[in-house]
Amino acid sequence: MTSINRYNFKTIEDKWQKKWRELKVFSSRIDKSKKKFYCLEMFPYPSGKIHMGHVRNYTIGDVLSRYKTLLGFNVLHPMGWDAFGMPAENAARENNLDPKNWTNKNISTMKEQLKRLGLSIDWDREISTCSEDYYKHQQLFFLELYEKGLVYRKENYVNWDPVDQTVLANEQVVDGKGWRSGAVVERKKLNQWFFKISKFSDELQRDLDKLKDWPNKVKIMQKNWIGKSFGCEIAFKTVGELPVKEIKCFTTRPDTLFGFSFLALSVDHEISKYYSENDEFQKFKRECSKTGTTEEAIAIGEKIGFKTDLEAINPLDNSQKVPVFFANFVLMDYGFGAVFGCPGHDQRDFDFAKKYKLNIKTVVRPVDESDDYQVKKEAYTGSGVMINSEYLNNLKVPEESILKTIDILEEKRIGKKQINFRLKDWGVSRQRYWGCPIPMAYDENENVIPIPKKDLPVKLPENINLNTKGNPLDATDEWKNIEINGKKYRRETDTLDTFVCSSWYYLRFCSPHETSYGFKKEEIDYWMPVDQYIGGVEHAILHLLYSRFFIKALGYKNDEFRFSEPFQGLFTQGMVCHETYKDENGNWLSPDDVELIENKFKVKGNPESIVKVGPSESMSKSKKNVIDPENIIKNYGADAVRLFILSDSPPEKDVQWSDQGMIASYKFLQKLWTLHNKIKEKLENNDEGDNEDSNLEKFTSQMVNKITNNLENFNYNVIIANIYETYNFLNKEIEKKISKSYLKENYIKILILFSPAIPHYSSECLEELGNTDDVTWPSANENLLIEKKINFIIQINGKKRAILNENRDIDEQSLLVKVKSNKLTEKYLKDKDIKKIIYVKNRLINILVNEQDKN
RNA sequence: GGGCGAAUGGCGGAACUGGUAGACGCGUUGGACUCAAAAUCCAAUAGUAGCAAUACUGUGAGAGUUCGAUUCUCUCUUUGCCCA
Repeated sequence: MTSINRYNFKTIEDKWQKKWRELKVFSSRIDKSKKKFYCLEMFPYPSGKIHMGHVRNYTIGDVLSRYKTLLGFNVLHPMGWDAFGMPAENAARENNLDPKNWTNKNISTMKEQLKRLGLSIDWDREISTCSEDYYKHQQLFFLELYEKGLVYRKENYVNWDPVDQTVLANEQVVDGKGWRSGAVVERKKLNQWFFKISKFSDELQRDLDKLKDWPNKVKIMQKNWIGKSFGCEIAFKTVGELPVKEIKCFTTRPDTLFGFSFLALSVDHEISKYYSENDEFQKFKRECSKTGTTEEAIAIGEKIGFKTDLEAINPLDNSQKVPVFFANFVLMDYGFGAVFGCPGHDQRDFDFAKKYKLNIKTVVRPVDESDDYQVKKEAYTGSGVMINSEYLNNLKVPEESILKTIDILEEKRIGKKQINFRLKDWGVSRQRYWGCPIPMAYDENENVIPIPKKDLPVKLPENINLNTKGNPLDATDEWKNIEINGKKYRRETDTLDTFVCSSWYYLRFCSPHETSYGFKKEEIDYWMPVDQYIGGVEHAILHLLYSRFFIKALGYKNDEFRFSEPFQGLFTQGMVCHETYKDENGNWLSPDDVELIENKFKVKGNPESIVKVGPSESMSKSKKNVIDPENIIKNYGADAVRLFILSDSPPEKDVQWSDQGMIASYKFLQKLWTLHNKIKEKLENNDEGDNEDSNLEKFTSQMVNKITNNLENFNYNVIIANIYETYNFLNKEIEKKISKSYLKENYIKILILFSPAIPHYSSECLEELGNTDDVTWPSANENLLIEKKINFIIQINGKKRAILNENRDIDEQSLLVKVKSNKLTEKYLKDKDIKKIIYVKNRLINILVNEQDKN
């Protein structure tokens, strides 16, 4: 017995990673003779260690990058760090550390971990958003957008997180709670900086059509988020004791105007000034501030109102006067902060009308109801026909009714057509230390002055006390108080939302070392746009929308900038999931804490214990259902991890972590290595001779086609199946007599096909065969893909009865003769009339016969 | 409540443009090796009936289009995600 040559992943992976690093194999530079390919995965937040989600994300990107490189593309595949953000500040506060040190330490740990995955990353382009070299450019962009009128400051209600003491964007409020702290969000009025994303609403929506290689799902989400709605602005005449003659509303349902029963105003509507002395109103206003500002909070929360002294007149029926309320479900930044209520056909209005005992009039009936239909328990919001609306009666809702009503209102000069967007401007101020300082200042009269460009960057002060209430920057007088041209100013102490940092990082990767500006025109003109962007679907709206906005904002009033979209292609990968475990007291248990005894989970070392197994959920620290990639890589090697993480599910779907699956991948590489050694031995000892009916070349050609196809379509799980198939085939095939050169030529092709998925292994095997340079993606021998014999499916009355292996291009008649004489099929045709024959060339024949009664 | 998607063996999943359903992996079962176990190797594995050849059933449920439907259309059920 010869000693078994084990595959030693440790030495082999170390060897190749070192080699790639030293030879700078993945460094990229402009080469206009080659087509470029910019592959980008969403960069990570340096939270401490990488998690399985990162492993999956970056493996997918790596497979693609390596494949594109083999195809001859000039590939840009960079990596960086989304390094600003609250966890650093929180961790630093709790442990009395410096956020910068904390972050940089995490970065170096995670960088090492990523390197151990063997990713084809050009580390020379590494960037970190918390470094001055990065954020100074961001500050300049801020000033540029300010100059272009795309940045402004306004006092606004914000979602205030009382625990984190910061403002949250609407999308950071989940179920009325802060997404990080979980605290119930309050409404608070604050002066904030805004990016005028709404200026591009229409463009952001329209350009979605250009994004052919984006998942439809994401485009639809963005479209809904932007929320273009078509409606009408209506001016209501008012009567009452206040000096107010008219109130403007925006509505998407002007057709329901005859069902008008009240007018609702935001508490911030200008009319509120008449109630500033009214205690009851002030109390009501405080009550309203308890409801969050999200649409969801408003929809779920109880609808409350405060009746004014005004009445509004229905413009279509002057005899109708209805009360005017302040109501908590009307927001100042939607429409004009005023809506008309039609309780019959809007659930919110219905709830409100019920509560305040207001008239509910039905003006739309479902198609299959009669004209005396009446809304009862809930509002009717579906389609139908107009009723009880005088000259609008019988119009089809909504396709005719809305447009027709708008025409009438325009004719009567009561209203006018209007387009409204749901998308609101992006509030970028955060009351936080660990972020990019906003390069602005104020004089003693609160007048705004931009920090002169020559004074950039505005550096974050170091060594400051984080244990202050609110923003630590606000407490640092030395930093805050400055002089510009001899005059005294106070700095803006808010920092930018970290989403700003990630809205342009893909540009920075093109010229990461450029000092004078955020990017170099020549570089972005070559590399941009990103050809394939890969990341989690959780960023489908915010990050992607903000990035799209940023590109449009940079291009605004700038003819030099020729990009309208940052990401040509988008791929959203699924999450990595694991079962959850709890002990009998309901405490989460980590997979390391449990063991399987006789098919039942027990707490490790305690066979008497009970473990409740919960559903498989995305890995999260809070549920403790995490598997640490570092240990896995240490135990099984990077290629095995890559193999597993790709194998079990399509990359766009969630994948179930499975220890058994992981081990199987590891074992498979051992088997593959054994096979490799068998082949090597054959290549060393075999004579050059004839091939004994070997199908190797044909098989290889088929595999080239299959794997290429699957790579192009992101069917990475199927590629792994193809690799297994190839193993199974080769393992049998090499028992045959095969000539040296024939075997070697095909085997090398196969190893190259493997290399995007398992690069260390493939490189090692290729090197052992003396093939290292000039590796390019193999092509199929098309001639061999044409089968001479084909398995014809023989159907009788549509039912498969046999498979006949016959010559390609056999004609219908000859095939029919064969079928008639075949012992499997003759019995079905005997004594029967053939009614019809369907013959699909080189595929099947379906013979339709008369069914006969069985006696 | 609205939008989008999904449903295939015990499990994860394959199936080109409507043409052999279940590739590949896990698990399970049997066998080989071993004093024994692990590891490894070989074989079987959708269900039902049969020693077998084979037959029938089968891609969430029901209908429809078609010579033929996992694939297309409609209705329903369950479920996921996003928005409300």
